[in-house]
Amino acid sequence: MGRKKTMAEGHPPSAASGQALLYLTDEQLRQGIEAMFFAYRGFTADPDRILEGMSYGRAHHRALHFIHCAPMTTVNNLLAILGVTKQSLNRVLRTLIEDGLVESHVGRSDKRERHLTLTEAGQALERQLSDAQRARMRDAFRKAGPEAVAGFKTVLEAMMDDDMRRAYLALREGR
Amino acid sequence: MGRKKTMAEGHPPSAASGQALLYLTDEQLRQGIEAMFFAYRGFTADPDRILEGMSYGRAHHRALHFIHCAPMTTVNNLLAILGVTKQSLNRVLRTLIEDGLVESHVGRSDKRERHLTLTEAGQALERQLSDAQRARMRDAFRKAGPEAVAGFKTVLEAMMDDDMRRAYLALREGR
DNA sequence: AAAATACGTCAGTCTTGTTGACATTCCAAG
DNA sequence: CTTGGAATGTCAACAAGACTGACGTATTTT
Repeated sequence: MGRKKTMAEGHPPSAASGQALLYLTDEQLRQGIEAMFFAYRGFTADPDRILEGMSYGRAHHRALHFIHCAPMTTVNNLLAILGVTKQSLNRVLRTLIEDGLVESHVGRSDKRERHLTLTEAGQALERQLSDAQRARMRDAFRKAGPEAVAGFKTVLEAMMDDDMRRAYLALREGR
Repeated sequence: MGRKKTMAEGHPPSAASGQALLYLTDEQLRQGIEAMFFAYRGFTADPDRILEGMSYGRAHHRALHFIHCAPMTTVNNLLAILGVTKQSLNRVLRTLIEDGLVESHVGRSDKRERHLTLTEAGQALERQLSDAQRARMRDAFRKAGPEAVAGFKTVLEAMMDDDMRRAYLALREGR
């Protein structure tokens, strides 16, 4: 029922005269939703394969990734980026520290803070995971071409919650 | 170390003379990875909020979504699309059936198969979840514009595993 | 001195995924 | 007709990864 144009939207405010916003039909939006679902599976598939068998999982990958990108970041900082509870992060971090992949340094100005870095071994695993994930991303980007990549990033950025967009843009500035 | 152009790639086979494939640098690829991570969080946030408090979760949402898109689909079919074990799907499906959101119909030609449909109540919940998710997707699409949306879909499709791409394209044909 | 912050930890729960084993029902081939 | 295999369902056990709540400790801020 009513598969046509439920749209619930205002009219195209600008000069969208002719065929007008075909990409905003419910059908197009559903395609986008399914594309996200299937693509995210591919996105995580390679690192997941590498990690299975080790006693690590996706949560460890995420921690390694962001510690790599922002060395000497604090636990609180990581908490905000990952969007999990400190208990959940702590479990992951504890094993990574025990296994010698991550080091925790007491803050010099504020001694309550712990600053996190990757050890050599941590960098090695991060690189292995990152290589696999970047390889897939690179193939996808190459197949799609530069304009598609620009559009891809534009849409994803628009899809984020405000907090996450801030975190995302902050990371880009920090490099 | 080597943050510049590890590239490991062949040369641009075509006429990429001047600045050549800037969008394939490791830095650009990392941005893409982080964009996927943060965007996926936004993508699932609204349905998750709706479902919290009910005794349902993301797995129930996914089942409802695909049963809605392909009514009378079989359990095996759904299994392949969702990529989980039958035990895992069965737990979800059982509660949905018990609660009267999904109906299971014995196949007419092959009576081993169960064909799944949404009840009125199931359609209502699916619509509620779908509306929220489409609203976010619509906003993102509208902000980004049609060309960006096309690029978005192109990249996501290229990022899928082959199996998932087939499933994705098959769903589009079925409507 | 008191309050707030940053961190860690213990304990318990929930969702969602996994294996393995087993029963049932049914189709189709021998 | 019998039997093998496919599709389904179910029981049990388990693990990862998220959650809440409570508590403790060191440190900084007010």
